[in-house]
Amino acid sequence: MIDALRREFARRGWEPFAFQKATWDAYGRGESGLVQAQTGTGKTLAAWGGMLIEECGRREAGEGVRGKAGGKTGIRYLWLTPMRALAGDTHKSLVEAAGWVGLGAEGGEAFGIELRTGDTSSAMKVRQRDKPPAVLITTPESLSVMLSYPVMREHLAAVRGVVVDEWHELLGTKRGVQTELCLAAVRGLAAGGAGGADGAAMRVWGLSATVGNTGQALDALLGSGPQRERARLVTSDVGKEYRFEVLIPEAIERFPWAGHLGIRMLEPVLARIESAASTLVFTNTRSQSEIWFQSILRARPDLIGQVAIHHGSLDRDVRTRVEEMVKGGKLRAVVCTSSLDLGVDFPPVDQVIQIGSPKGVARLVQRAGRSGHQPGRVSSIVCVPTNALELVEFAAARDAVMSREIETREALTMSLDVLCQHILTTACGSGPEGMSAEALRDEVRTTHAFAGMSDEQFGWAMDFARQGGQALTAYGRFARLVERVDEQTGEVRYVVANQPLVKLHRLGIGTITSDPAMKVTTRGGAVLGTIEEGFIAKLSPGDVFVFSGRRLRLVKVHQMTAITEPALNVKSGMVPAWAGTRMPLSHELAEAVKVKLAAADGGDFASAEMAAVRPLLELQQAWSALPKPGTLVIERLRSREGYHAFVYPLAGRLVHEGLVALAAYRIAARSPHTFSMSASDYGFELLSQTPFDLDAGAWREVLAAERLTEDLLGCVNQAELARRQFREIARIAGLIVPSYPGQARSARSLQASSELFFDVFSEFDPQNMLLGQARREVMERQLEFGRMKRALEAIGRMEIVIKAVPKLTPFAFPLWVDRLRSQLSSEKVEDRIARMIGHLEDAAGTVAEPEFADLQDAGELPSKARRGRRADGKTKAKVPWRRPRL
DNA sequence: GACCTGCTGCGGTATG
Repeated sequence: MIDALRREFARRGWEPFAFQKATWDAYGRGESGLVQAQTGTGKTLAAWGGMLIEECGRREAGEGVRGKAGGKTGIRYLWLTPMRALAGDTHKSLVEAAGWVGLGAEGGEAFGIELRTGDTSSAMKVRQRDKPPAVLITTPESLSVMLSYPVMREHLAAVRGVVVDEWHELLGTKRGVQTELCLAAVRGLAAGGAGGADGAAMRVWGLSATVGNTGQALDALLGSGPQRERARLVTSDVGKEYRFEVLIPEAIERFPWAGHLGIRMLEPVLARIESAASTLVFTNTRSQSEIWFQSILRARPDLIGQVAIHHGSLDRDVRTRVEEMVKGGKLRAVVCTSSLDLGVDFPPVDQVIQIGSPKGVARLVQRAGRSGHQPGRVSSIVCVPTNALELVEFAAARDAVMSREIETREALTMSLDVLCQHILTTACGSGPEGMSAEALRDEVRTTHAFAGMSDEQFGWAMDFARQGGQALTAYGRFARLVERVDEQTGEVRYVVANQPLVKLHRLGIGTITSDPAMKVTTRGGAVLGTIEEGFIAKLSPGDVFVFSGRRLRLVKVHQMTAITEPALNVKSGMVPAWAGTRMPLSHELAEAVKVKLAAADGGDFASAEMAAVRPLLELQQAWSALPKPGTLVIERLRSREGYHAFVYPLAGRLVHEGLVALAAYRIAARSPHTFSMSASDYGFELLSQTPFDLDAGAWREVLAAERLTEDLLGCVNQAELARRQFREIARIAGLIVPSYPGQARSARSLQASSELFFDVFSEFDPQNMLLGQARREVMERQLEFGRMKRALEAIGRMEIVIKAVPKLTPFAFPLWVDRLRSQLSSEKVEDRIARMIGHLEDAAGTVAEPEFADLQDAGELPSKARRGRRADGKTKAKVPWRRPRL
């Protein structure tokens, strides 16, 4: 290690950790790799330390600081981060560290460390074009935009080191795929540029939190080739200690069996907030954060001004202000969503509170890490259950953290929409010289995402980029690439048809798509944030709703903007609902829950949480049985509503949504039934007006893994799902004209055009590979097909236990509530509650269990009873398969 | 006896 750095470390009393030194050494040897470490253990230092050491070495060897590697000026180091805010923070610490080792300035020429994100001014971008910095901190999207400029490609040829921060955040997303493609491009440029000429091949280092599949993380980061073979995995040796505390509800007997809001726990949470100087309160949803924020201030008006709210729909200025206040230690508490999972380099907050299930082990660790965000400090988190079963989830999550059962992040492959975008980006960046399709194909194939790409697939993507594929050939707008034959070599190269297309393409670079939302402003025009169009559409002027921690009255809607004024002296307001995906319980956490339940089944209630839920679990045991590994519990219940079956595979909500449709379909194929359905993270419910009696053998057939694909296609409206999924694909692949920044575009128009493309392709170009991709994405993302298949295979090996139960069991109750909620969602809340209680009394009181069992054994129900069930007019319409998005 | 939810992230241009 160079002296200046060593001195600086000594002055601060730091001794570099072994993993940091290992990274520096590997970096010095020209190797690539992945640094895996928990947040707050110094992994960024591991990455930039290597860079700085190398730069100091170069300087000692007499090379200038800026440029001149191999005689060429250019960007020598690239630092990618998934967030603009992180880019800013990284920039600050890098500049500071460069100062430590005397790289601040040299001969009047500063060692350039610069930022480039969407926030970067055009003046700065122009300067970077004319005079590239030595180190550039940027995002994957900005890197992609850079690759669309011929000049910037020249600068990138000097790159010798790339750091990809928070790689786990990108892995498993299309942003990750885009990063892979960009890295392959930079690698290609560097091989022919100064970095290569310099003798040192381009190194790539990923920085990541713990992931369950490091091998794949490395594959995706480095692609194929020599750098992968010599790749290093450096795991932090810094012991990070976690403390998980669970707030146990006082009156557990009265603690709800279902629900996710948790306001009941307000008082103990308030006590915690008051006991610490600064607290982050994580909630799972934006509206939950609004509700909690309101409730906290209502209960403690003295905290007004000291508590803030932060989530993704709030205006960026508002969020930035909140972040600054947290950094300045001016707030007691911030109620937030994942928006503060990472991204802001806080001084460690005193305390982190998690309201409700984190749904995954990694997320819990991530959030805990926001406290004690320094090597050697304990990170602790206070977990607040919102329903009784979450006590089990928290206990299970803690076990999983201790045994390091962390979720895997599967890298995506063959995302053709991203490839189509990348092809055009590359063409833009190739300028008048044009792009060679063969060279690009070979380069793309070095990525993990497209390693298995066939010539046919690439050819199709090229054709699509060139002229919009078969169906759109006639439209000039999609004639985007022009062939240019080199007269001497006869080689075909591709050039972008015209300059406006280049500009338009740059506008659309990126893989993040979001539902267009309506801006919410005050009368004065101050922007508060955005709310989904559908919510505002339900309101009329004068209506009051809660947003951004305020009560607002809708004045009017004008040009995609909801203009509001403060609503004073109003007690209640609707909390906006945003469209979003429901995060399913992760596989890892679900498995840990099963283990906990098995232990409980054996009488082990060792932890405080398990002791607290004991009465509930014992009730479940007494009335039915506890689901656990190796056992599939199915409950039969007859109520006034009809005939219920509750099944508990514990495979996460998405899988259960698929399974319930599948089970209904297969049962109905045996004999006609109409089912109502519901699904949760624990299991699913089928409800029919007519009895459906299945023994263990029959259930085995209904839940067989064989013919899964065929039957699933039979019961799920895949075409419609794919049609919706296509929106994202159409956007990324460049079919939809992007709107200029700041210009809102209504959800309807966006959807209309993507659906139009979908229909046109379906009819005139059925071989269009983007259609196939939409179907595949539906299977993988919305149905979690792989997990569903594994769940069914596991069920095939399980013992099936069928219990006829007298009333809704603790595990059944949440499912029942969920179904009612979805069916009655248009009714007023009060009516709903009244009805539910009515139902509950029925379910619990009037139906005798033996009768049900007897009747089922007899295979038929007396006609009188059947008529009786129907006479109350509660015939349930079949609930169509739905995914509440859009 | 019990019920009011639904994440995050990015991106364009520019002369004198």
